[in-house]
Amino acid sequence: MAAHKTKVTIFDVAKASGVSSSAVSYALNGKPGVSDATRAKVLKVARELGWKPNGAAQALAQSKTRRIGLVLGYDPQLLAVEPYMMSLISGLGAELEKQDYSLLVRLSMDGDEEEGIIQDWIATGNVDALLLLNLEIGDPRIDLMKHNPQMPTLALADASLTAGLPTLTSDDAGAVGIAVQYLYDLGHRRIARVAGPEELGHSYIRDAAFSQITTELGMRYRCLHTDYTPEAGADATKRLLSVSSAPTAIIYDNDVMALAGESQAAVLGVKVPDELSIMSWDDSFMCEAAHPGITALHRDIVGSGRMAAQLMLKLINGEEVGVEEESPYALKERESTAPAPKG
Amino acid sequence: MAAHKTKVTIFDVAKASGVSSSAVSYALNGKPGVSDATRAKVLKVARELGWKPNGAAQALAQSKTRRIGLVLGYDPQLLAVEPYMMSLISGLGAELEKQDYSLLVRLSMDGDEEEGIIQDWIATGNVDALLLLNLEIGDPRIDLMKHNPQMPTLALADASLTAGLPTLTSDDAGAVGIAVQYLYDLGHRRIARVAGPEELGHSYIRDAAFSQITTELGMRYRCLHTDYTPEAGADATKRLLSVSSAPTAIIYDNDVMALAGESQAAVLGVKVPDELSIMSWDDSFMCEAAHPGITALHRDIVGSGRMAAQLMLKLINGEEVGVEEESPYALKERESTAPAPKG
DNA sequence: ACACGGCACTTTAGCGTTTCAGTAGCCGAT
DNA sequence: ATCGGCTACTGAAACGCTAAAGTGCCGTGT
Repeated sequence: MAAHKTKVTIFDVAKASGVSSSAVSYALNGKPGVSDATRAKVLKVARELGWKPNGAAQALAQSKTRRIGLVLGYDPQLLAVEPYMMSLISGLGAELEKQDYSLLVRLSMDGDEEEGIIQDWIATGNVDALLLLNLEIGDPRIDLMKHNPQMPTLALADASLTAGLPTLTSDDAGAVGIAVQYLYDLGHRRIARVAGPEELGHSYIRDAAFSQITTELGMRYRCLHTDYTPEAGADATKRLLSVSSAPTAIIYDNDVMALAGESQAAVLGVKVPDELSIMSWDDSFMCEAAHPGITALHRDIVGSGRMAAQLMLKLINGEEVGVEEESPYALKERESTAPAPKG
Repeated sequence: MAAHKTKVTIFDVAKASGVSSSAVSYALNGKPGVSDATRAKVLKVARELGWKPNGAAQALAQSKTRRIGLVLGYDPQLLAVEPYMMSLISGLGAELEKQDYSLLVRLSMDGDEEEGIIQDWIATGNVDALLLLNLEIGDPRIDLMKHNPQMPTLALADASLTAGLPTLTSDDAGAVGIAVQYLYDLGHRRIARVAGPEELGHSYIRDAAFSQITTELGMRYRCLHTDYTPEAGADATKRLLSVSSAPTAIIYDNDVMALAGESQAAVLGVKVPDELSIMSWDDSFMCEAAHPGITALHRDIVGSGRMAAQLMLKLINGEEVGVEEESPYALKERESTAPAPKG
C-alpha cells in the first residue's frame, strides 16, 4: 500500500519471507512445492510490499503476454459514429477482464499498414492472439495467418471468407431473408439497399443474398455502394428517390446511414413510413431515438464480442476452434416501416 | 517473408550476418558502433529472416513497453452510443502510431476495479504511462498517482480537479458562457439543463458555471442530473416540459441525450425550435443528422486525443508537463434553436 | 618509433521472471 | 541401519534483448 521509491522484485519478497525466489514464484502461481504456511507468508509479504511480477520478465520467461491484438481501421469519423466497434470492444473487454487479459489496440490508416502491424505482432510476440475484422474478398491477412499458424487467430466474418481459419460467423444471408420477406409481406415490390463498400466481405455476402432473394420473389432491387458515412447515406438516398418509380423501401447497411437517410427523406418531403419504408442493418440507440423510430435487424454485438474473446482464449489454450455462429439477427419493428403505398 | 517453424532470435541474425549480437542490436537501433556496411548487411539479413526484437525481452532490458494504458468504464450501452470515447481513441491512436506506441485497454466495472487495474500497471510495469478520464471530485486515482510519481500520468479533466498532476484541460466554464449568452440573446429567460452524473468532475464545473452565469443574467435555471443514457435524457425532458412555466430552452450534456430529448419533444407535441430550443454539449454526426439539426457546442475530440498522446509521450521522455488547454469549444448553430416564444 | 585516440567491433553483465535439476531432511518400509 | 521416496525447498540456467566495459587495429601527430 505504501509508495516505494525503489523497484521491488521477487528477490525482495524472497528475502523478506526468508525463502528463495523460486519458492516465491511457486507460492504466487499456486504451484506445488511450498507448504501452506510458507505460501501464506509469501503472499502476505508480497501484498505488504505491493509486489507483483514484472510483466515483461514474466512474458519473456513463459512467452505469454496475456494480451490480445486488435487493429482498428482508422477513420475517426466513422469509427466514432458507428456504435459497432465500441460495442464489440465492450464485449471483448468484459470477457477478457475475467481472465486478466488486456486488449492491445492499434490504428491503421490502410490495409498495408494493418498487415505491417500484424507482422510486427507475429515477430515481436507482443500479443498472444489476434482478431481479424472487416475481411475483404481475398484478404491478404487470411493468407498471412495461414502461413503463421503459431499465432492464434480468430476471424470475425462469414465463414466463406476465412479459408478454414477459426471463425465466428454470422448468418447475414438469413438476415437478408428476414428483412426482404418482411418488406415483401408489407406489399413492397421495389426495394433498394444502401450498402457498405463493395470490397468488404460482408457487403459481398449480403449483395449475393439480396440479389437471389429479390429475384426469387420477383421484386425490383437496386443497390448503391457507399463508404458507410452519413454523408454517403444521405446522398444515396437522394439519388434513389430522385428517379421515377423510386423504391418504396430502403434498407441501409448500418444505422448511421439509416438515420442520415431518414433525415434526407424529411428534407426531400418524402414521408416515412407512408411514402417510404426505411430499415437499418444493425440496431442501436439511434434507431430507437430517431423520429420515427427505425425498424432494424438487431443483433447482440456485445455478445459477439464476448464470444470472440472466449474463442480466442480457447485458441490460446491450444483447443481447436472451427466455425462458430453468432446469436442470430432479430427483426425489431418500429415506426419507419409500413405497408407499401398504393400505385 | 517465408514462414518459419522455429523462433528466430537476435543470435540467428548475428550468425547469419557474421557479427555479434550486440552489433545487431546497435545496427537495428541506429546507434553508433557499427559501420554503414555492416548496418546495411544486418538490416538486410534481419528482413530476410523476418526478425524483429522480441517485445518482452526488449521491454525487460530497457524497462520500456511502448504502451499506454487506458481504462474504459464499462457500460457498453453508453460507451457504444457516445461517440466521445471512440473519437478520443482515434486521436490517441493516430498520434501513438507515429511513434510505434500501442494502447493497452482494459474495462472496469466500477471505480474500485479501475484503481486495482492501475495499481497492477504500476506494479507490473505493463504500461509506460496512463491517461485518467472522467475524474470525480476527490477522485482516489489522483491520490494514487500522486503517491506513484514514477508512473507518468496525464489527467484529462478540468485543472481544478487534478491537484497539480499533468493535465489536459478544457474551458468548460467558458463554453457555458457561450451557450447561455447565445440563448439569452435569443430572448430565452427560462432555461434548463440535462446534466451528467452529479459526482463527475465536469458536471460539477459546468453546474457551478451555469448557476453563476444564469444568476448574473437574471435567468431562471433548472438542472436535472442523469446517467447520460438516452432513456434518462428522454425522461428528464418529459419532466422538464410537464410543469407550468416550463423552460423555453434545454441544454443537454451530451448529444445522445439531446437526440433523445428532441425525439421526446416530438412525442409530446412540443415543436422544436418554435416552442422549445434544444442545444447539445459535444457535437457529433447525430446532431447533424437529427431533424431538425441540433445546435451544439462543438469541440475537436480527435484533436484532444492527439494532444493527450503527445503530452504523454513528453512525460515518458521525462519532460515536464503542466496544464495544457484543449482547443476551445465553438458554437455550431443548427435548426434546433430559435428566438424564445412570446409569453 | 611510440604513445594515443577513435573506430568497429566482441564479451559480459544485467533486466526479473520461471522452471529444471538438485538436495537436505524426514518417514516408513525392509 | 539402510534404502527409497516424499515433501519442501534452493541454485542456476534460460528467456531474448540492451548496454557498459573491454579489445584489437589503424591512422595520426610528434
